[in-house]
Amino acid sequence: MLGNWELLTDRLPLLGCLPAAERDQLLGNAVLQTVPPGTILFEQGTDPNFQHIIVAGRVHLFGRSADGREVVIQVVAAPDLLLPAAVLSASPYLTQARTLETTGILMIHAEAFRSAVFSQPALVREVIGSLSGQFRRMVRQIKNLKLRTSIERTGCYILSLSAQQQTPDRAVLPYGKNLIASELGITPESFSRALGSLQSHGISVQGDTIEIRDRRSLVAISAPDPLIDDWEEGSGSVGGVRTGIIDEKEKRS
Amino acid sequence: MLGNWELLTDRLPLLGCLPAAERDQLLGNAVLQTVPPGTILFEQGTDPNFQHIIVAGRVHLFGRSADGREVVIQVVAAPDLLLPAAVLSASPYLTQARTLETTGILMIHAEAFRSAVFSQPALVREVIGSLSGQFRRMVRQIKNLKLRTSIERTGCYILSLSAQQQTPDRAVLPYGKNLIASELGITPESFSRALGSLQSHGISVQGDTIEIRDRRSLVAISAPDPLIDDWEEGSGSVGGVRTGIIDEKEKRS
DNA sequence: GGATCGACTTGATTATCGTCAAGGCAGGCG
DNA sequence: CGCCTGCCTTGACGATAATCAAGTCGATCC
Repeated sequence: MLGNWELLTDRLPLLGCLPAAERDQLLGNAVLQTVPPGTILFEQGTDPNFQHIIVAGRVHLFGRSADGREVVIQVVAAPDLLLPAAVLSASPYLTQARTLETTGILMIHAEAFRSAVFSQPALVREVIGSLSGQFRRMVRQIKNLKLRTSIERTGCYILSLSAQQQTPDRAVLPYGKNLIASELGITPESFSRALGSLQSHGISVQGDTIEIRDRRSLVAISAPDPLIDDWEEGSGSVGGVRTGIIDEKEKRS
Repeated sequence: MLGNWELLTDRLPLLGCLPAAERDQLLGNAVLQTVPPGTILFEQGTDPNFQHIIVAGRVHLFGRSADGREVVIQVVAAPDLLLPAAVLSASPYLTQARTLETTGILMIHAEAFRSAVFSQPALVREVIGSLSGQFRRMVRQIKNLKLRTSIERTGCYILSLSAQQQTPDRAVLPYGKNLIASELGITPESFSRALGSLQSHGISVQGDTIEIRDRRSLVAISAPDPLIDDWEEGSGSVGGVRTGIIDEKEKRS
């Protein structure tokens, strides 16, 4: 289903840069897994043993507070490294990582990955690219949280989806509304109400698909901003380094 | 006041790892500046021309929304790189950088810095360390914003200051309350009220110094968490790679 | 000293959002 | 089919934090 080993190693986006010898050595004691929905890849507070590479699908990062409340911190999509910052600094994970769909994960021993990074200039480029990209996504999210209301965040989220999916008049929610609410920093109830309010401002909601009937009105109330939202109005590019590889649309589960 | 050139290049924490030849070449067309309070180092949305290295003092990163509201995204303290993610990915800055105190900045041409990073393994280590550290601080801040109330954030901020300053029964606010409020994601009024509320829970406030009269009570209401707050209860270490170098306490301005 | 300015505080009010509770609706399963 | 269960929506209420508006305090500057 995810293709076999050779296919993957050939087109692996983050390791493809390496000379074959080094790559094969790294992959020598690596594990490629197809993990089912709901798998916990690691727990918050534990020390990294592996560098996980997301080869297909998506992984959700959850933060949990002392009283047990849990929120989405970020969603990482293939192809990308899973929290290289924790692995490279050999520091405990600040979040839990959990799959919500069938996902392809390549696991490399942390120590092997670290020494490979520090000795392979080609890998450095990839790792720094991934780290930079993830850092900037975090900055965007903080601006989103601190500068906007829940309705603006919801509106911009829809606009961002519609741009990503290349469907200017529609957006399909990629996973459950509970999770999206948490990603936006609000409760599911507030998200539902935000979608309700936006129906007076150019959208209509049917289940997990949202029709954009009046983009002008939606933009007016959402106030999108290229320095917060990670997409380009009008351009076809998805923005950033990230270009889909094995990323066929396969909805929830 | 900031020491002369030779002194600095010798003990420069982030470039000290380089062989002298490479270091001098990098510093050849670099500029060391002592910038006064209020200086804008770069504007949000512009492309990086330099990698700024904070040699002494602190720099505040501000995010601005379309309607002009401005919030603190992060505060970066010496010694550290200023937004290496933007420089290394050659992408526009997502924030403005502004000094609020006299600050020592070493500026290296972006292109020279990039090529040095990708060719000097010793530098890679420093850059990846800085990137990882900054990424993790962002994750902590998002957890802080999404999982805690404003009073909890305020209480944990005080505890964190007290640990950083090695004074278990006291904490001195490092800059104006407006800025701290913005850093915590609340308004100045709410911050003032939060400090007021906390006076029933173990602290007393006099101007910019806060006495911690009943740490147990403060901890009880703040619910500090090592996976959110960047400090270690009891240990003397400041946590992370960062250990003060030219970091004499010099209050506002 | 008196005026002025900025930073902070306080109070009253409103807006926003979370919480609690109930209900709808679709899918799965006996 | 009827009955679950999970997910979402809706409503009523309350808590939290923002906004608006004075008012205090201290420092600076004529």
